[in-house]
Amino acid sequence: MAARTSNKTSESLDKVSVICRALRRAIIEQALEPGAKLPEDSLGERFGVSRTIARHALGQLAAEGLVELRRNRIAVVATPSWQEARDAFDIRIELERLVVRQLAGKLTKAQIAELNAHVDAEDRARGSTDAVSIRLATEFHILLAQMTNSPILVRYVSEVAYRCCLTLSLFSRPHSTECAINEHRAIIAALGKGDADKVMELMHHHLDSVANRALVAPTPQRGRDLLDILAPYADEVTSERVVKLTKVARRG
Amino acid sequence: MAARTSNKTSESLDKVSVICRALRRAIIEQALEPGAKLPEDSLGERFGVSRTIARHALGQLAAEGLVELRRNRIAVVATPSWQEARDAFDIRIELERLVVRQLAGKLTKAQIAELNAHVDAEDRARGSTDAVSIRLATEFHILLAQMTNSPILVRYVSEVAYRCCLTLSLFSRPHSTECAINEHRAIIAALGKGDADKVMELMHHHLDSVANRALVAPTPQRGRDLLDILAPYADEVTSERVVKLTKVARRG
DNA sequence: CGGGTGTCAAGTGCATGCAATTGGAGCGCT
DNA sequence: AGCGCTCCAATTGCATGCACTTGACACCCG
Repeated sequence: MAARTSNKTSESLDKVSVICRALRRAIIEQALEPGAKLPEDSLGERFGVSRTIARHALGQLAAEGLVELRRNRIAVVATPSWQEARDAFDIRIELERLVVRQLAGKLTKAQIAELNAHVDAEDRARGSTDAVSIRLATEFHILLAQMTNSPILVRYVSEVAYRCCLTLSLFSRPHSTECAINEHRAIIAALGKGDADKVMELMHHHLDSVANRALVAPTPQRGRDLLDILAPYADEVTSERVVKLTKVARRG
Repeated sequence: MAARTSNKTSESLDKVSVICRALRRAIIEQALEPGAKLPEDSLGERFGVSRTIARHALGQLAAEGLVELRRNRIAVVATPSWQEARDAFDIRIELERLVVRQLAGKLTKAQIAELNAHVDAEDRARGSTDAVSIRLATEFHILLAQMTNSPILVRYVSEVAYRCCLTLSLFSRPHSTECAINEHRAIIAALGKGDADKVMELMHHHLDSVANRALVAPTPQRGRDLLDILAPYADEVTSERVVKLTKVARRG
């Protein structure tokens, strides 16, 4: 239009949601621990955007319960209490029972293959860090939810699963993923057979046992540099400004 | 501190959430119909804030699913499809079964009195408009959720209930509230007796029947003036700027 | 030496300004 | 008339600037 149409701005993938995704991942992978401070301008610097955008992203994450926003104070990664964690799991159990009830016997071959492929990935990642395993396990559940084709259900399952993920990072012990993988396989099998009650029972037990393992004390370790922590996550943001600013940063 | 501490800004009750509340109410009372446009600056004018704030509020409401945000386009009130409405009710049923399961037999006398008082209010409002009845009925369910003392559960029940409210406004017929009030009373009674299974069944049936009534055709009526529609809702915003701007507005 | 107090930098809350995008009105061409 | 084009007003996307709040440190006084 008018004079010229710059093809530079055509990326358009909404900076806010990009930052949300990055932060979400950093949080559930425990790169950002519960209680970690998230000052708007540090975020803005790291991701190459203004405070306005960083602020907006924090608002979204707060709505999801991953971030705590206190008026006139620096935002922090949410630190769910034990009770809140338990509540989240209770809700999650109900939601995911609904998911598998809707899915039982209705999956295509391709979908079952996709699920199996994901569990294979979980298997392969068994050598990786705890946080990565937890993230993959969480993504399995989200993948299931997506197959319901119910955007609302996907949203709620994702949110509550991320929340649970957050608390798992806090409380759980290393070996917890081991058996979960088998349980994932069992769920897939039961879904294929179409026995709704059976798969609901499996899912219930699966989540309940994961939750029950989360009864150990937390392991605090605060205080790393925000800019360092976020470095790998900022790479995903495709903008020359990031690079430029990354050099300057370092004023923590 | 320093020179002076202006006591003017001490109100501090977070403009964003005030606007969210106002818009939420306007939406679920059908003052703003699904599809209604919500331009940032009109909102800002009406509520006496800048676009920044209005925008942020829209973001929150979008996260709740009440508003649809399209890139570079005017935001609109969400228009849930019939399928989405059904999905929302399915989720809601599970969540509220959880609520009453947790509550059965554990309510204090005072809480039961509070619930009864609310239903009395619903009774009294039977003469009012449909939208008001629907809102009150919805608030009954939210009140229940709040009694679980689980902030997460409150949030999800509220959200999904508002969503359902939105679709009810779209699809439902006048008489639908009549019997719902009796069902509310029955639920309170069963909660008092402490029979968890019974009250879960009651709640399930209650929500299911409400949902099943929502099968009639929508009644479109678009096109009123945003500034007029919002007038009664803007009154809640305590700021002299609102008054000033209200006179100027009118540039639709 | 301890507790109140002044000062200040870091950070948030919000408004405003500017560039880019969009939808549509007007206009010409067929 | 119908179709496409250009241009413009309305509106969003985003950065920046300024006022206010908060927490911390140094300072002073008892």
